[in-house]
Amino acid sequence: MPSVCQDCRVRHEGICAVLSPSELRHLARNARHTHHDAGEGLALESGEINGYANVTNGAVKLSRVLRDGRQQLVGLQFAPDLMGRLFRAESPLSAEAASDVELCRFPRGVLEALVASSSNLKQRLLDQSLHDLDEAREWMVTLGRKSAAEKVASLLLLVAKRSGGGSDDSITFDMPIGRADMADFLGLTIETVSRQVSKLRHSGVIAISGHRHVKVLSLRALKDRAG
Amino acid sequence: MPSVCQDCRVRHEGICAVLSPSELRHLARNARHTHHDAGEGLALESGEINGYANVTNGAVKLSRVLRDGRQQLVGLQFAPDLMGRLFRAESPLSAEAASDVELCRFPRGVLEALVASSSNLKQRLLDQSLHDLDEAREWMVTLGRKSAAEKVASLLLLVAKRSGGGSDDSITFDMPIGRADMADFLGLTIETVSRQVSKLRHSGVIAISGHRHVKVLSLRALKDRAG
DNA sequence: ACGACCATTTGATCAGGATCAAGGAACTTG
DNA sequence: CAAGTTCCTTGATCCTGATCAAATGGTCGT
Repeated sequence: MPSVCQDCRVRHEGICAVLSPSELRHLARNARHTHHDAGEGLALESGEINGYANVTNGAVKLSRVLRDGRQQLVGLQFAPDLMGRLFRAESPLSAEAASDVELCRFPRGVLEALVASSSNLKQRLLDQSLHDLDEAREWMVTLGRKSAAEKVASLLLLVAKRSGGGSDDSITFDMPIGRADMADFLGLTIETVSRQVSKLRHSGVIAISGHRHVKVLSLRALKDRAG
Repeated sequence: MPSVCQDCRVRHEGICAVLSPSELRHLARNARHTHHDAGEGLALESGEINGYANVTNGAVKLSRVLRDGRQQLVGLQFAPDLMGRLFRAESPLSAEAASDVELCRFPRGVLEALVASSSNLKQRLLDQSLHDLDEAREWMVTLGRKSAAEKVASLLLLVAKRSGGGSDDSITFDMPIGRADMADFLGLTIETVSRQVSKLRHSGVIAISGHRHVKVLSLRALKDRAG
């Protein structure tokens, strides 16, 4: 196994899981691990870098900004997701580290060559993009038809699912994004998000410490409020 | 070439375009052309039918409904799109004929076997799902961050692009969906959609006859208003 | 052509969330 | 440890789009 992959957290997940030893070696030879502080722009799509990357740690936010500055987050990527729009050099999306992030980057051509030769990899990417499509459509319902209260509950639920840890009706996790990004994800303002979070706190559905650390006290109640 | 495909409008587009003659024959042997009136439910996802279909004519709307009846359209499919969620028997989406629709249906297993054996087909499906994902994310911006006026202009533009016909700064097309579906697509009410359409008409950006037939008088003005 | 029905348009009022404006709590920096 | 900065919370008011209500127009069947 390539030495860079030796202690990689996502070695057996994501796209690396479906590569043969020789394919993995080839990819590893061209890969480079990088660290990025929270808030840093990740110029994968446009500009010089022009490649792909596995998220190996942390969370990345994908967003689209309108000419006048209005912003909408269109996705959150966690390990072991692959970042970058396949087969397209330019994408209107911008990516930014939501928390501190570790990436495993590789050049465009290397991955695309692997995709062309590996049916497993192609299948894996098809699965991910179908899954992302399901999530995006689910989110369209949230954006288009839910009230502010339901939107906030839906987002907490979304992150809770990803973060995993917790018992049956109670989960604890850290929000990878602040109130401003939550607002941009939900199509709301900061103030409205804050008010709705407070409402959930006051009604005992969640408990919060340090703005980011969330404990869901009743998962059932939260689901009810998510619409 | 299989006789059913002989005069098929989408023979050289969509997934059929990438199949070898023998693969196409195999698919055609198991395919069945069906007609559906506007408004008819297309139970591809749930229930008995349980298969896939190529849209060969007309437009299909994909929607998601919340328990309390609120509805959000999450996509419009035109020829030669493939309908049906790959590799998943159940999907929370429902499909309905927006206009009169012609489908070319085939059983789940037949297509999935072809996908497993044809790298070209897998590539084609990957391309479509990446494209659908781009569209869904684009729409998230519209739903989350645009005003009612911008939403309606965006939808007209979306359909105009698909429908193609027209000169440089002026396009004519038929809306495949009525005001109610437009509202469900945009996360608005019928009344708001109607008011915004009227506003566009009164300011000379579009002309309308028979509610459905739209002539864009100034594409530039429409784009400006789409945000 | 006539009337019934349906979709759309238009009008009046209401409310949810945006905007404007202060405060408060937690993390930097000296 | 204090001061500054940043992020979050809370309050007051406003406005966009929802809701309620009615009118108009187009289509279809007879």
